[in-house]
Amino acid sequence: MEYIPIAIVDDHTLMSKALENMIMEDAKYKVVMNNANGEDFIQALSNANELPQVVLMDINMPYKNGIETTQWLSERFPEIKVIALTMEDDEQVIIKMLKAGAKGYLLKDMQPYLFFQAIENVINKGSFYTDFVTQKLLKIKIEDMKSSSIISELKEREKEFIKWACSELTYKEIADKMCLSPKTVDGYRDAVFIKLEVKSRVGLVLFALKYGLE
Amino acid sequence: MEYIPIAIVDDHTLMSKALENMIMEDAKYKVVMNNANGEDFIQALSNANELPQVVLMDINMPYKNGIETTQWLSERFPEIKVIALTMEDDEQVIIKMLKAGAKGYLLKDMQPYLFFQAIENVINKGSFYTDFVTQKLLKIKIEDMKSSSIISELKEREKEFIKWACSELTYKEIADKMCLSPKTVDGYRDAVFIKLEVKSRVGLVLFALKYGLE
DNA sequence: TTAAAAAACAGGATTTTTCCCCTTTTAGAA
DNA sequence: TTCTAAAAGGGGAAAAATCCTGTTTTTTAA
Repeated sequence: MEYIPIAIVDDHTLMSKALENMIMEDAKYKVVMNNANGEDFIQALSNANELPQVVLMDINMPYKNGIETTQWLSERFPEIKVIALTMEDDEQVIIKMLKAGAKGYLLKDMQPYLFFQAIENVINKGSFYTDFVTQKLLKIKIEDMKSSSIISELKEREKEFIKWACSELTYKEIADKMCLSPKTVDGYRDAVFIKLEVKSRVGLVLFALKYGLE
Repeated sequence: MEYIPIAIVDDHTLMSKALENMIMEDAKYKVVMNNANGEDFIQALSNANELPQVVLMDINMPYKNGIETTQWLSERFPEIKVIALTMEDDEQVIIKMLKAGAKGYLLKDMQPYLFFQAIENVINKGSFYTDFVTQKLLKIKIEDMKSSSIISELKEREKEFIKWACSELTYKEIADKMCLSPKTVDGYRDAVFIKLEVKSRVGLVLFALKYGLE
């Protein structure tokens, strides 16, 4: 193969066009596909006469986001390597993207030389992880482990109760909404208070909003 | 002048380099400066032998962000037009940026042809506002006007009470913290409930967190 | 089928919150 | 100085929340 075929999936049209131009400057690479979202990309892939070897995938996109698209791609075209290329530096998002099958995770503020290095590494070694990603993953381990373990031990019905608790409804009204006796709701509250280590409904709401449980 | 000198200020190095390449393809434009943050840009500007006519300014940057940098630039070099080029679509941020003196506001997902049109408009007509920005500003007028007027009628002591209410402290404990009688705190609560149009402390906390009062 | 676990429910007491309507004190303007 | 508005404080009661200690029902697994 005389060049490496690359696909770009990014709804930031201006950026993706500019990126395509930059890549095309090096004859070693060729942008064979450039789509604005996962939906378009998947559609275009079935009609493509040349499959990309590497896909540069944004995460926040309309119709089909980067995580879903990567998941789809990993199942059907495992030989195509996905590199996440995004501004998203949220730990949870990074994890989801890597779980979906991304072989690399690049932030858009990186140096261009590192960018080409990433493409080479993904092709030759199978993956490319920057120190940044490593740091982030480490951070999750030491910082968010507690809260995520707390959240994971919540039962479905308890999570539902938490959502209702993040409102101006009284417990009696919440019981109605959940089709339960007020006393059962009392029980949920007691259990959730203990699990989340809070002392009042306000503490519960504060926790829920901090960790997106609302 | 045989070309339009342009400056790029963006910490997303990969993107800004790619953007620079794209702009350079048209001999009508020339990227004379490319800096990763406001601090660097201001520094470089004082040593520059050619001033840019248009500055493409990102907002979220380390050291000196786009809003501060635009403010600085508007005061000292009012002839240099700033176009915000960012992913930030938060209403408040748009307002701040326009207040700081930006003549245009572009999102990075725009079409390239519109991008060049924006540069031309800013130079020839002085400004360029997309429908998007207009929509957003309109939205603020009709949606956020209420909440901001609500917030503005809160007294200092009431705002302080709200901060304390966003905790697991009881009102008695809050009274201690604020060096007031519990009954006075009762009064603050009643007043705040009416102003914020909430029915319970949970509603108060929800409002405070939504509008950053906590 | 049966024992164990989880979910639902309950009585009752205390504390906290919420909601009235009211008085005193303080600060600032006329 | 005096009037007035704002801030601070209060009594009392109803509603809601919290915290116990239980029981009954349903699910699950052996």
